[in-house]
Amino acid sequence: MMNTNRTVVSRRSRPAKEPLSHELIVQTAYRLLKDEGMSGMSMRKVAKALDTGPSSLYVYVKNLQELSAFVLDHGMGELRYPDGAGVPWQERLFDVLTAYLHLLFEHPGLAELALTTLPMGEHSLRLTETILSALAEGGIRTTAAAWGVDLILFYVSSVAFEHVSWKKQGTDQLASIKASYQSADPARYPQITALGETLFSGDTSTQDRFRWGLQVILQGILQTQNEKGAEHHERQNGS
Amino acid sequence: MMNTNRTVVSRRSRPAKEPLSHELIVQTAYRLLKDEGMSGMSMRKVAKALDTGPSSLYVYVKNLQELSAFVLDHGMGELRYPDGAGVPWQERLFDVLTAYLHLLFEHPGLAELALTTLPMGEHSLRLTETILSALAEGGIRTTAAAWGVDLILFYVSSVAFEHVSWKKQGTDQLASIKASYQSADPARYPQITALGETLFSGDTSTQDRFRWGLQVILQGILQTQNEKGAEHHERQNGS
DNA sequence: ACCTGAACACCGTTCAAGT
DNA sequence: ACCTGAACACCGTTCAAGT
Repeated sequence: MMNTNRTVVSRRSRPAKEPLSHELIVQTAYRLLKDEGMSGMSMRKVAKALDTGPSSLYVYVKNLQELSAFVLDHGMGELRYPDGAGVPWQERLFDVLTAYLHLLFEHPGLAELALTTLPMGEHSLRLTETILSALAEGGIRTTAAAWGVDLILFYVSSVAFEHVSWKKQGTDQLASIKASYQSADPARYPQITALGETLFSGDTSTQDRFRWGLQVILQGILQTQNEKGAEHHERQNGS
Repeated sequence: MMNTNRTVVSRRSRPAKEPLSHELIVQTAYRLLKDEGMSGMSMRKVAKALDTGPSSLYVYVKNLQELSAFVLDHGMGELRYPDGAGVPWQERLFDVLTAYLHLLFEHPGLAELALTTLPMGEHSLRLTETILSALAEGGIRTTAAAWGVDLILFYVSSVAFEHVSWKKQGTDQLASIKASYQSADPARYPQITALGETLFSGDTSTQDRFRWGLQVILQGILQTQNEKGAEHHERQNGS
């Protein structure tokens, strides 16, 4: 009895339950995402991991979509930026994006999020800024730069997502898609038939393919910006 | 009593319930997807629309993912291919992809599916074949063509998906993302600050932007294929 | 071979009630 | 201001039982 009334001591000891907070919720959700993938990050599971009910989360987070946006940004905070001092802009860009790709590879759930969610927070700002500054050094600015960042980030996400899909999707599903391509009527689908195995390089040489795609996008932007970009600009100014 | 035993007549009348079939299930799912979006296409809702229980569907379809793949292909069957006779390959390609983009715009659910699902069926074969043959006419073949189709299709899907997200996402969410970009510390994020409004052209001029991206990809492939492509090939052959 | 009912193990979100 | 319990309206998938 006496002891029961004297639990004041426990005030300074670690409380049985850490109080909730925006940060704690995002961290917990991210841990679940890393450990169990996209389906591990549900409002209910996050709540359970925090030893509370799902409704408690709604004080700190508007809904699952908003939480996802924060978790994605939190994950991007794990990106370690390679030292770009003295490195040419194209290579610098390639290095950062490769690091980002690897981060998404390591955490498949993050790759899924990246494709479908607009991140919210400082870490996505930093990545965008880094890409923009590399592009600017390459002479890519204004509209071309704005659209370029978008295209580039989407490209990285899509490569990561495709890679993850390949691993996750039941082997049967992939086998039957592959089969349908390989048994395509040569008369109706000559190009597909001619390509044969080449069409299924989704699994092989991800590295080469990733590099190729970035090369394509950068070369394309450099080539295009002084045509369409200028044309667009002229139209805007009416000059 | 007598009448009850003589229901043989109804054999030739339309049965109360159409029998299930793979086709019917896919059609029903597609209708739900068109009418109610991605969340309208659940196993349970498809079953209910067919006046049966969800377990009945599993005779014809392995799971939701497989059904999605078939529904996506079914939707691609609505694509009307523009007449490409006498049209230069780049323009032909642009026309087909624009038609595809519009199809995805009309049916937002389809856009969501397109980004996350590998389609299964003849209609996706046809689109791939069409793109490949245009690329081939432009001199783009083998690895560059295979990777190119992939890149192009992903690009179209991503533009459609982004467009859909913009409309669907709560205005609040978008407003706060926009705000975080606009209130970014100019010292730390000079490029972002400099771009200002330009970064948020996601809503404006989708047409220009789409055209720009395709131009970038095609120009990029044309530029890149005789560098990296050849290099890759040499490495493979060890010569 | 196909269909059904019922169950299992989950979801996101809301809301009245408590502190 | 924060937390809780309970409810609402859903999910995908499986499985024994029927025809």
